[in-house]
Amino acid sequence: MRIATWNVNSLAVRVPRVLKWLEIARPDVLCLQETKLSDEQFPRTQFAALGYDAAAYGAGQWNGVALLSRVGLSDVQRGFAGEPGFPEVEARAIAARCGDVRVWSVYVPNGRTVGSPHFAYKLSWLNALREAAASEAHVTSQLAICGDFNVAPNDDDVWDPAAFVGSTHVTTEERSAVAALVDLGLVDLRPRAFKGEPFTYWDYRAGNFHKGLGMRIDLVLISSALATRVTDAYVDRDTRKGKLPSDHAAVVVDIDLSGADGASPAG
DNA sequence: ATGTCGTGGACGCCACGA
Repeated sequence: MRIATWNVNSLAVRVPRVLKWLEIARPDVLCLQETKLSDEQFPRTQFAALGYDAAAYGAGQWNGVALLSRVGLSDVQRGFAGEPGFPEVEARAIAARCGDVRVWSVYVPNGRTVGSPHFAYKLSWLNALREAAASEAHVTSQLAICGDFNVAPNDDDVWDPAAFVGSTHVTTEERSAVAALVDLGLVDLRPRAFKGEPFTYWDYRAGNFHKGLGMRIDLVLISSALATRVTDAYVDRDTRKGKLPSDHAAVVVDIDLSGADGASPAG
C-alpha cells in the first residue's frame, strides 16, 4: 500500500498538479491539507475519473482536509471528540478506513508566535488529538496519522536550529506534544534524505527551496506494527518544483501489507 | 532573512495568514 500526504495550499489552485501527480505516483491513499474548499466545492468528480473516492472536510477559505483513496473509503470521521477550536472548531482532521488501515489527514494549527493564543491552541489541539488517537481501536496495529503537523520533531529537521531559537515549530512544548502522540505506539517515519536533508516544506520567500532552507513538518506517524513493513519512505521533491507549486512537497510511504494481520485476501 | 504565495473584500490594491 502506498500512502501519501500533501499540504497543497489551496486545492482549487493545485488541482491540475494533484491530478498529474496522482497519475505518476499512483498512491493508494492521499491525505490532503489546506484544501481551502468547502465540501460542496471539492472536485470529487475529477478524482473519481482517476479511480479515487474522496472524503472532504472544509469550510472554504482557510484550512480544510481531505482523503483520496482507491482501496476503499469507509467509516469517515470529520474532526474528533474533544477537539478544541479558536473559538469555533476548524476543519483540521478527517479520518477513514482505507483498505485495512485507519488513516487520518490532519492540519495542526500553525501557532503563529510562541506564547500567543494561537500557540496555546496548537498545543491543546495536539493534546486532544493524542487523546482521540489513544481511543482508536488499532492504535498499535493499523493506524496512520498523516499531515502537516507544523512541528519539526528534531533539530536536524530544520536547516539551522540556531535560526529557529524563539520560533514556533521547534519548541520543547510542541515537540513534547508530538512525542506524546508518537509514544502511543507509533513511529515517526523519517523519509529518505536528499543531500542529507529530510525537508518537506520550504518557505516561498527568498528562494529557500533552491537554497535547501527547509523544514520537515509533514509527518507520517504509523503504527509500530505497520512500520516494520515499510519498504520505502521519501519526499517527492518534484512536487515542490516548477510553476505554481505548493510550499510543501508530498511525502510518500510504501508499506508491504501482504500477510499482515487484518489484511484483506486481495492484499 | 521576511525577497512569495494564497484568500477575499472592495477593487485594479490592500489586509491578512502561512
